[in-house]
Amino acid sequence: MVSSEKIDTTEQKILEAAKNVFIRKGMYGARMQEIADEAGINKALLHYYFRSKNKLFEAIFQEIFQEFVPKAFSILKAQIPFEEKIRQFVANYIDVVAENPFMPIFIINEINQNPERLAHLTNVMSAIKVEVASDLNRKFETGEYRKVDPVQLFSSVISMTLFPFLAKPIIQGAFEYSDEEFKVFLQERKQLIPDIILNYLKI
Amino acid sequence: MVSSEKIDTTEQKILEAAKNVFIRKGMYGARMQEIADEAGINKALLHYYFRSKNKLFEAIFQEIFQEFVPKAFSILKAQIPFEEKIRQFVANYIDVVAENPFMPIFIINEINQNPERLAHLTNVMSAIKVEVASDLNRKFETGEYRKVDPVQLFSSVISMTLFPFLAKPIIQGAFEYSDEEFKVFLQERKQLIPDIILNYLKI
DNA sequence: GTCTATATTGTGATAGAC
DNA sequence: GTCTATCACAATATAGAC
Repeated sequence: MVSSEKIDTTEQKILEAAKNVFIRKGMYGARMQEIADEAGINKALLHYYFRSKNKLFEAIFQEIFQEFVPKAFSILKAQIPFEEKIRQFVANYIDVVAENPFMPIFIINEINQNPERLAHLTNVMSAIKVEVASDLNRKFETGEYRKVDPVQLFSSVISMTLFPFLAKPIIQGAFEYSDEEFKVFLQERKQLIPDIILNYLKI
Repeated sequence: MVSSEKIDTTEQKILEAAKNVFIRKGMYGARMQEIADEAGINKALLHYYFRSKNKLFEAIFQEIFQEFVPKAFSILKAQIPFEEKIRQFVANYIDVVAENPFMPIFIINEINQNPERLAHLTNVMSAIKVEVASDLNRKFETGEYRKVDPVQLFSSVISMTLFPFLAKPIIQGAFEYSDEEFKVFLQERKQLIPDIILNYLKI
């Protein structure tokens, strides 16, 4: 219990509340009043700690990137067999996002509206590209895998993993899945996505 | 030139402008002033033709669904071999969305914010599920394909096809793709996605 | 630091002349 | 039908007491 030391300082309460509201509603949809309510304070205090809504938002966005992105991508750097890496990455990614289901649409929206925010991400991503590329190249040289563009492959894995979260209401609505059935649907993908990808790579 | 008859009526100009602005900014982010500017008129006229912002938005949303969704999904009903169907679907979908790149994120956002809007979509989607399911079942019974959940499969195809549009700035930023390189990236997926999927299905 | 009260600005919507 | 001017309200931001 050492980790959550002093999470009850006002600034922390604001950051926590703002994170929830911004992720649910986005920069445009979020209201300072709602953030204040969720933090159990009033609007004036928000401006006392962070000069403006925009400043608060940028602080949140930074925090999310430093916390969420590494958590989702860390496994790719592990020293384990490539197939295991893919399986663990997908399974871990699904679990992490399942706990933060609004995160993907939030990140995609805010980056689409303001691509400069990407600055935080490029280093992480290009490191991943190098990592995946070298893994794939090793396997190609031993004749195990076919030659494949690492970016195309990585994009395909991410697509299949993340998209169902973005389209959750569409999938649930269109195929009449209950919340429980949708959870099962997600869990099944931990097996299916690596199967699809590895099946394509081999030979 | 018969098709574009009377596209210059004020109502048409409003609808066109509103479509552009709403798709770019979403219901929350869009401003009536911006729509008026883009239509070359003033705000008052917007309210004359459509009582409120919300009414205008719903009109746009309907129009988009009746135009865009069928255009993207029509091929799945064609009487052609399943493999050809997948290839054409992906290629067609990529082309259609490439011409309307903000459409997916718009639809996903608005449905996430108001799932009732899905009403327009469920019929189309469940028809597709039946179609894909019967195709897959035929192939399974002849021993050509493995047994597979049609929803999982369909979701995977859609994911790999649509997600790159949603993540365009991320992909471009992370992998330093120019606009031209990103176009090539998308075109390559017309081949890759069906290859991945069909490779998994066979045996 | 935290509050209440108020200023300021932005935005959807309406009134009324033409 | 189209415009200018204005209203009404919501939301961000600030002033000032405690």
